[in-house]
Amino acid sequence: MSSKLKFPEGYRLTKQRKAILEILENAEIPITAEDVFFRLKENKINISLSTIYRNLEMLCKEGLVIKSYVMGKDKARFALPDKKNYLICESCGKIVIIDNCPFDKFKEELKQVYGFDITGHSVEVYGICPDCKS
Amino acid sequence: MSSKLKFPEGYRLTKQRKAILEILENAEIPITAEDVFFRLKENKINISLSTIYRNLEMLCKEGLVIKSYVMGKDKARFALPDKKNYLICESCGKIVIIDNCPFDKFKEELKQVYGFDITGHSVEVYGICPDCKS
DNA sequence: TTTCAAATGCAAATCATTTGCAAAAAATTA
DNA sequence: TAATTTTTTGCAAATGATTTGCATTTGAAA
Ligand SMILES: [Mn+2]
Ligand SMILES: [Mn+2]
Ligand SMILES: [Zn+2]
Ligand SMILES: [Zn+2]
Repeated sequence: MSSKLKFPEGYRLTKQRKAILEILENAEIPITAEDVFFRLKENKINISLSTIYRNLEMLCKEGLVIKSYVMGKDKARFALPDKKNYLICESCGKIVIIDNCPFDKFKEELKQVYGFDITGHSVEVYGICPDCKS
Repeated sequence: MSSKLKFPEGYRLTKQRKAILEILENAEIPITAEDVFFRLKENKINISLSTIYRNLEMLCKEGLVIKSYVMGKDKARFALPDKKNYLICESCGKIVIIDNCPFDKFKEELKQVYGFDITGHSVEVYGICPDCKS
């Protein structure tokens, strides 16, 4: 697990934080705080849910983690920034990450039209996955 | 308030539902259930919060309304589908709707690459608004 | 090591959202 | 229109994800 992440200044690198980040690095898609909790437990690492929530919040504030809500679900999800754009199947709920999100190409256009300096974006695309079509 | 909306079959067109839809039609950006509640109250229309939640859920299920979460806020937001793509200022929180979302152009590309039949999408773009830059 | 602010775990609190149920209102029928 | 049927509403209570208080532990600086 070679963590390519630069841990934010001013925070202590605790074993809990290392473990939470490792779970997020290994996750394929955005996951809930509870998902993190149980995946840690599978690895014999017991961290309290409140510690997980506190650290996920911190990591979001520092920009290492993105928080989002998946359509139809009521719990917040967390993921590394490269997993913030995804397709979701309206039939089975499957999530597929969009790599090289085409939306990046529109940063400049958006800046021109709306005057914002764009720093990021997240996209949720709804549809029907190949499995559910057949 | 000429409601261009076709009210879904199988539901009764109550005065509460008309009023809630009118608030959403007049809203500039996605708003919370509580926002709906207080805007109705300003118009001397008292509808219980639970009725608002129940109807917003129904309208979402029927596709007339889109539910989303704005970055950094903890309450669900609701809007008509033409307001589901927006820019948000990371500094002041201002939200600006994106008209003619450029993402539409990528439906076909996404279908080719991921095999999904695309039915919709929502985009949240983060940035700094013109006011906050100066 | 010693020191001490920061972080954790646990239990309790919060609060956005959901739900049960009796009363009210919409659609249907006569 | 009036009666009938079914849906919807309002209110209060419950739920459950997330947050918080506080005593204890721990990371890292000196
Ligand atoms: Mn909250
Ligand atoms: Mn819930
Ligand atoms: Zn599917
Ligand atoms: Zn701003």
